[in-house]
Amino acid sequence: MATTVEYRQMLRGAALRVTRPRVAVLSAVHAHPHADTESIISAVRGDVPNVSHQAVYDSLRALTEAGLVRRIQPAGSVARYEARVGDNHHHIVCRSCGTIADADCATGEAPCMTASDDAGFSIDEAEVTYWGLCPDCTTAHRSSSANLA
Amino acid sequence: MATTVEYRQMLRGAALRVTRPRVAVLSAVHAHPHADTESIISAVRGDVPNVSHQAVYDSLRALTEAGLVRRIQPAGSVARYEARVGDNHHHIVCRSCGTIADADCATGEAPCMTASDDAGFSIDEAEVTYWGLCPDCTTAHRSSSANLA
DNA sequence: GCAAACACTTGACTCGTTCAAGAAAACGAG
DNA sequence: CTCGTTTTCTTGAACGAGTCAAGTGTTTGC
Repeated sequence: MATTVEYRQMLRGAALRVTRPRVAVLSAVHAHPHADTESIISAVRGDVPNVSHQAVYDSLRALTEAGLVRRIQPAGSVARYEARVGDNHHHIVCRSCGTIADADCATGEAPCMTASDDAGFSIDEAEVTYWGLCPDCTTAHRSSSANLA
Repeated sequence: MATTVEYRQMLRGAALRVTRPRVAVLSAVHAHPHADTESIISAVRGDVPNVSHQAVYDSLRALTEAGLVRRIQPAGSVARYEARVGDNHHHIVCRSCGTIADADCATGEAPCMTASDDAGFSIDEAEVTYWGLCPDCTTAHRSSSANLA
């Protein structure tokens, strides 16, 4: 967890103006990985009570474009943000409760990064999403199945 | 491209009632891979002029749950549907125009299907999305860059 | 054919996100 | 430090994909 000063430096380093909302948004994304916009707005309002939701949307866009945060959006989910950028990591999404966890790619350094047939596209990223059940939902599902036995 | 009779059989086989909207939706998804709901509604109305959008939404859901079609939704896109199901194929999405192409996984049979650290999840699917520029947009981008030289 | 179950129509509505216009804040130049 | 320009924030409205709900119509097993 970085300090306010460090967040300000990150913004400057990305050629972004330093504003209270932006610092608070950057901080919130670091503190709450995979949070959706609504949660981030709540968190930001802890620091800056009356920020408009629009300011948060704008900040998130600016931070995403600058590469300071990453936007993820599994199918059927609203947009979520995380501060872990610049590495090759992927996500595991729970089909039941929507919880997201990080996962490094099994085969290491950009393995499934190349499609066998790229259809003429110039590919710059391979995004992997694992779908399944989180530990809690696995347990819950098991006990409800057990009732049938 | 299958016949109407075959689509009806597919529905029966999936324990779904055979209705005109469903046959038309199934046919439309086969005819227009990666089409969004709006396009499918238009296509379906070629066969059944006054279908409600709700009937198409309902049909798509039923077909998806029955495994006759697959729903895909790259980040920032609306839902899209395809009839190619039951194989391990992935998608290449153009960042510029949104076009989607199919791609088989490079390493063959479910290779990057296992995360190195599954965080305790029971994973049942690994979805890969390749991002880049389609041939057309690559060309367009190149010529606009050329103007700067 | 009949009845029960299921699907479709119609129309309203939700909710995440974006648009637009004006007020406020950040920051480089002087 | 102050100014002026540029960018960002506030406010409030709007959009669009998708869902909900009540009632009518169709399909299908018997």
